[in-house]
Amino acid sequence: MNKFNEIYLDLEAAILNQRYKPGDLLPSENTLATTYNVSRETIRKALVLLLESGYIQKQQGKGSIVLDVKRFNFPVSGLTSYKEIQDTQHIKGKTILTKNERQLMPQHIIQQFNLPADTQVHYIERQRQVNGESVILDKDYLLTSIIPEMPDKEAENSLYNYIEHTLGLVIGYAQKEFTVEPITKEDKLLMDLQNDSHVVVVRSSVYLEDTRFFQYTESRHRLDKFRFVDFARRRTP
Amino acid sequence: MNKFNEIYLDLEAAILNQRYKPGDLLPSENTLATTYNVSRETIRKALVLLLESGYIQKQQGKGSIVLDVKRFNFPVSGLTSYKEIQDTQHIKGKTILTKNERQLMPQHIIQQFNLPADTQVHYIERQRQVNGESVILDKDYLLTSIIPEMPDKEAENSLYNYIEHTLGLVIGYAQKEFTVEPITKEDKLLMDLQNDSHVVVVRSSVYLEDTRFFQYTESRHRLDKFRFVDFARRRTP
DNA sequence: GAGTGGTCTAGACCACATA
DNA sequence: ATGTGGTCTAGACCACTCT
Repeated sequence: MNKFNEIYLDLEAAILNQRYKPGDLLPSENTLATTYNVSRETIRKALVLLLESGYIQKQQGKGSIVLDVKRFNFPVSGLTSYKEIQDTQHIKGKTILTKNERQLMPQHIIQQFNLPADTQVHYIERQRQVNGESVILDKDYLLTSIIPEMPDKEAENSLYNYIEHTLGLVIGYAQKEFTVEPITKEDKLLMDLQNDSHVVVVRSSVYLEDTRFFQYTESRHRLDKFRFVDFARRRTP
Repeated sequence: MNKFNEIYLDLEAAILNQRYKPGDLLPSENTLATTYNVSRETIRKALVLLLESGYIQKQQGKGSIVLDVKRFNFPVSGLTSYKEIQDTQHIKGKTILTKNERQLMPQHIIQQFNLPADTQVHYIERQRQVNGESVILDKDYLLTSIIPEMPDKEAENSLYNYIEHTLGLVIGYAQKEFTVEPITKEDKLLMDLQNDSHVVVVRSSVYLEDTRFFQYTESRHRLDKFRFVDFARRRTP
């Protein structure tokens, strides 16, 4: 592991353990450099990670101020799977695999990404239940050219765990789009919608680290169960 | 301006102008270092900015690959004001200032942020119109202790322009929360809702660079006009 | 003036991809 | 073997804050 990553994790733990409390200043970069026995630039790389995660705010001439991270509860932003969020948030839910079959990629996605017309995918459909209610419906399209097999067990457990650990692929980045759309007959069938007329739709295109497109996902959320939290830094436009 | 920022803007322009096309490799870091006459670490800082903005993907041993920046997928993520989005997207809209008055910060926000009970704010309420329809309702609470005056003209134009350029304050970061909630009587009054029962609510807490809290915003969007796009990189949880 | 973070350098060694 | 990006260093100078 990198030095700066180690230091980042160490400082993160110290902040989460309240060894550094909100409003406190971290030790100066020079101090940290000597205590960790690394150069100052390495410390600065660790601090950038803390900065991006919203743990600290830096001020020239002053120091690195610890922010109140408790308020930033749900880091649902970024590229994290449902299973992973569930684990880190200690939500107990249930996933029901309703479909796992090979088919051709739907036409509109073919066009959007300029894929060959005969692109084959694993189509995976899953209901996410919380307190016995189906509140999320996930539809995943995974290229069979990159992911040859998709066992039911893995689809039910964690897709990303299977892709990264079993297959050894490295996930790189994704583009996500959030909209609110009228419900379909399928939603009505597969989700426990009360009298809702709409659902939140999150569409993601996911790429490997080598820039190969490999997954398209449509995640449909019941309105009252949808919440998205983001930490943003100002960058003058 | 920094060297690495200049280089970032230069490379960004080159990508947007298609001098480097999607799939192309950027010149190597060493090449860039010599052509820009800077050290390699400086080039690397510029590349980090391109990376975070989703312009490139780096691969060890290979190079920096230019990604397909779908221009219409404008990044509404981050910390950018409505006016700024409007400008960069060339949307022609109209803002109607419906309220601009001093009052006390509402009780629930006082509690949430541990503010003094008598915290005074400018309460600003604005309708955002597109094609003559009120589709967004913005409610802003700005601490008078930090922003003493709030002229109507500035409130109607751009809050952030006024805060940053006229007052010389530096905006730092924000926490945002997206939910979908039932409409209120006020929504019904101030927005052109057809038969909608819900609106998207974006609540933001905005802080200055020196970590002072100065703004709370509630932005209410008509469902069919809401769209949020995000670029995310994988960070193993 | 002393201490802080912000930028930048020139060089080193490593891990990885490609030929 | 060569070239690529990834990490790390030791030092320098600058801009800023605070006393």
